Amino acid sequence: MIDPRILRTEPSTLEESLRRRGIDLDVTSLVALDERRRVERMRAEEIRAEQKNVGKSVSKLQGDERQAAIARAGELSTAYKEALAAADASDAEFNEIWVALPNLVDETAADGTEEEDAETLRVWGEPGEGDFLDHVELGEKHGFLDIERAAKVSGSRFGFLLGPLVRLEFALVNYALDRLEPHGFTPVVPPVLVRDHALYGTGFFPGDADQVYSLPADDLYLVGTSEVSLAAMHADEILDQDSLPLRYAGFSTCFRRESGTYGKDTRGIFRVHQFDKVEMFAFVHPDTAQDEHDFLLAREEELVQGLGIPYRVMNIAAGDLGSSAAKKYDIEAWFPGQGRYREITSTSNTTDFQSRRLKIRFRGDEGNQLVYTLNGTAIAMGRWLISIVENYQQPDGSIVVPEALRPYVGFDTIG
RNA sequence: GGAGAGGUGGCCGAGCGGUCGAAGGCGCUCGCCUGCUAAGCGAGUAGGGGGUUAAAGCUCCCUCGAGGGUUCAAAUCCCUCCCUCUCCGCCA
Repeated sequence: MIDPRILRTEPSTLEESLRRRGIDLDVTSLVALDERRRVERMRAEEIRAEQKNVGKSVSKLQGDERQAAIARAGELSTAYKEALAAADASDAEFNEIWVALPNLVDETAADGTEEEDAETLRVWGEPGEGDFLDHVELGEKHGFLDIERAAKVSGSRFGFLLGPLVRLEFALVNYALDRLEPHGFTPVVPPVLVRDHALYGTGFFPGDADQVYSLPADDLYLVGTSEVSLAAMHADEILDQDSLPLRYAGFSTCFRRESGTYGKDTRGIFRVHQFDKVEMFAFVHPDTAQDEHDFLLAREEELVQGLGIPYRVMNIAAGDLGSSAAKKYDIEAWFPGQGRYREITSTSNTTDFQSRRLKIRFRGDEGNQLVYTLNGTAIAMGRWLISIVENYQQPDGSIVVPEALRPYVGFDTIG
């Protein structure tokens, strides 16, 4: 959620941000609505103040005077209820619009509204030459991936990972944690079932509610990323400034409905309903948020480079940002089976968008301030496994294990 | 699943219809004192929102788990829900 005060101080900034996201919204009428709700709130509070004053005098008065005061307070009580209802209605009207607004876009986010509008910041490594099998073919050859049986059990967009692929997954998790913990990331296994406030707080509700699995019998939701649980972990807290930056590396299974993606990335486990992920999450002082964003990106590049996988870094276009992000960098790895670069990590600076809703503050020099939150993928399973087996396949069809992972998996080649 | 206890400010903990946004303690901040990594003394110290202000400040409203209700008036009474803890049962 954006600070509503921007409507009074610099509505043009909001207008510009919405324009860059390609959202058509009448800011002028929002300013008027904000004005109206404050006037109505003020009116209600004035009546309430008088009611309280009269009410307080009751206990000191006797006889007729007392009766008159009670009667007067009764009138004011009624008037207050009406005024309050009016103010609440205006607030509700305003909030419905306001909570749906995406975060203010950082001025350095790339222009445009499409995925293709992302700006390429740098390219690392060289895609290999020659004919490549894709991960599904490799999976069949080596027996480490079973999509068909997964469909029998669970439908489309699921997979059974088997044998060496499972070893690779756990190796990747340990590889990531070993490289993040020295940087102050506390490993966390968070809840993956959360209440709706965690999803509102992180900006997935109301906008992306159709992407989230829900368990209506228990009013719980399955997270699409541990970002949700990690962000909400410190909700309603006032942190010590000395504790910042507060960094976590959350490992969790992620669940995504992938609604509206019919026919897109249907092959293999590139886009599935369930995968495991190590996610970085940071609570920081506002002044260090930009640096932290670069820091998270550096951690991601370190992890990808450590595996020797070719990639490029993208500055995502304003109109392609998620609702909570002010700026986002994606790392796209080279996928030989697809012959192109595809997203394998994503790191966002969500500024105070999540902390405002979740009420996460710190005791600062100028009183309590909202922290800034940032998130970034460390390792995301399906895609990282694919990029490894595809990039490391040999002419004879075998797969070499990246050197950095060998201490963890216990073998050097698959097949 | 059954039985009970409880949710108050950064923490602990009183209050159980008006004088309570809330005693007391701890912690923290500032000042004083003290010749020593301590003690003592004084002051301050919840959050959110509105109005006014250059700012400081002043002022009003809301918040004692959440949401409703009763009442002129609720932390205090009633209802619903959530959460925590203890015991029993079941169980990875």
